[in-house]
Amino acid sequence: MRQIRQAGRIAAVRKSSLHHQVAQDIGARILKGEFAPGDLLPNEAESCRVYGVSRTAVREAMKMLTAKGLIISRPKIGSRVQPRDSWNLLDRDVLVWYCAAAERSHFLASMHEVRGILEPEAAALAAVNHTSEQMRGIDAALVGMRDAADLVAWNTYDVRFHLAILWAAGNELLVPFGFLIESALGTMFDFTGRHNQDWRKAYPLHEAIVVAIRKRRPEAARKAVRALLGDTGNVLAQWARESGRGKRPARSKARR
Amino acid sequence: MRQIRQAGRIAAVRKSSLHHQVAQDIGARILKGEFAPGDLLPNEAESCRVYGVSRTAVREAMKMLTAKGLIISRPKIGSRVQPRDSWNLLDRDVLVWYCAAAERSHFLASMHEVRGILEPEAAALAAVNHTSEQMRGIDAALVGMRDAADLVAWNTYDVRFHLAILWAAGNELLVPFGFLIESALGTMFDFTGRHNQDWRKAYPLHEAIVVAIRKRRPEAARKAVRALLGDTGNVLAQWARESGRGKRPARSKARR
DNA sequence: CACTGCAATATGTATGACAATTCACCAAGA
DNA sequence: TCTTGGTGAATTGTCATACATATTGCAGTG
Repeated sequence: MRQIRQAGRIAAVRKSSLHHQVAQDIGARILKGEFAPGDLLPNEAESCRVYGVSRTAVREAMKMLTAKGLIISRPKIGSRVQPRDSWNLLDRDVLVWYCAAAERSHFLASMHEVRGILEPEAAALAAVNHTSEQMRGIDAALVGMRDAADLVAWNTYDVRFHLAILWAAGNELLVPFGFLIESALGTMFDFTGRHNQDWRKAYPLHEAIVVAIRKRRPEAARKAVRALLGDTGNVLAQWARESGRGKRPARSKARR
Repeated sequence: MRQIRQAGRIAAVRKSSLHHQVAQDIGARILKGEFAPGDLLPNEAESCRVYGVSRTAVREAMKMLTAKGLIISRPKIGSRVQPRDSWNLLDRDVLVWYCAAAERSHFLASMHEVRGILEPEAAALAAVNHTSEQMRGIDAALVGMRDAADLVAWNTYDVRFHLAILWAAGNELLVPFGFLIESALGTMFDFTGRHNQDWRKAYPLHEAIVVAIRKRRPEAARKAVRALLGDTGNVLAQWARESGRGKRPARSKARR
């Protein structure tokens, strides 16, 4: 695939189309603070030069960023970075850029806070509203976790598990939070790295959630999710402490 | 401003650029179900013809829709509508289209459910985390509500009030929900229409929230918001009943 | 000093051409 | 007949260029 010619800018983004690559790069740089809110981006001609692409590609990239609330373009002015409040932090791409840019522990803390708000209630709703098909989805994910051979497989089904619960809650507006969960668990995964001896400990906690949902007991489901998230929170706090002291959380000892 | 030439398609969208208008129209039609998930949109040449614009404009519109997760384009295939799960329902535009397309009462019910999950916790967080500047913002909004002369002004500050609390919660990931609130209250406003004799009744409920936050009492703040949302919920239920019986909620009598 | 108009500049739009991708059909061989 | 391989066509992806439009700021004029 023909990558962007000019040397420096885009590093290893080898996926998809040019405008997508340009959008990725500029978006990431905005989230990284390289372009601050209120700043003017280089004009389109300049960007064409820098990225070595046509104006069409640059403009389509701009339109994507505009749709995500990151910038606003006006004739004669240029493209200006919007204030942070109008960024769609829940957009899949924006979230990824944010998570790559922000400090890891801070990002995970915010994420965990939101999960602590949403997921217990989502589980409670799921306990009330779930259909049999949705219940099957949850079960399948749980089975996947039970049979997971390694951490990678476990994480895959873990994500699927939480998504299935959101889905079963029966409120479409909750579904977009799947992005959050996906990103959170993905980052967690990067974070934990290779201390893979104890990732199974969380299984009973997940199982308890499923039982509560199946029996249609919202309050029990809420509590079960809180228990799970409390456990995760402990892990995060542990990491935060360790990475605060030492360089990196080289080998964190135990999950709790 | 030169509007789109061809007669039918775009009705009264007289704002901004061509690609924006095209995106608006196609986006709205997708949300309306006119193009179902999995369907192929008309190809770009066709759209150029239909909307009477150049391919540039159409393509930039497509890129905006792609960024919102509504469609995906591939060579030789065309642009296909993505499954509902990957729609960014929390995107400002998508939410507006959704709200215009879905049945009003259903939409408001979902919205209210999500608010019921988020806002009490946001208020509790705000009670703990708020800075003095953020507190001033909340106060200002409350004052605006108190002094509002008409329903329009009241609603403006009402939105600002809830946004200020989200902001004060100190979690960036909560801010995008401002879009939700904005849209919710906007639709509510359309919904209530003109029975404007009693919109002041909710003022004390708002005031209670502010007091709790200022005193840094998270539990009290949580309860206060629940009280307010409970009130709103009653209004919604009332409307649902009335519009269920009669044609439209022509003149709903009282807020509670 | 204030107002009007013009020029400069950036994005917005149009057009036409070619590249890249992949589906669908058709033909050749087992 | 079924499979396999190639070839063509349809559609988006990208490029280049030109012109339109909007906004700013300056300059000229009353």
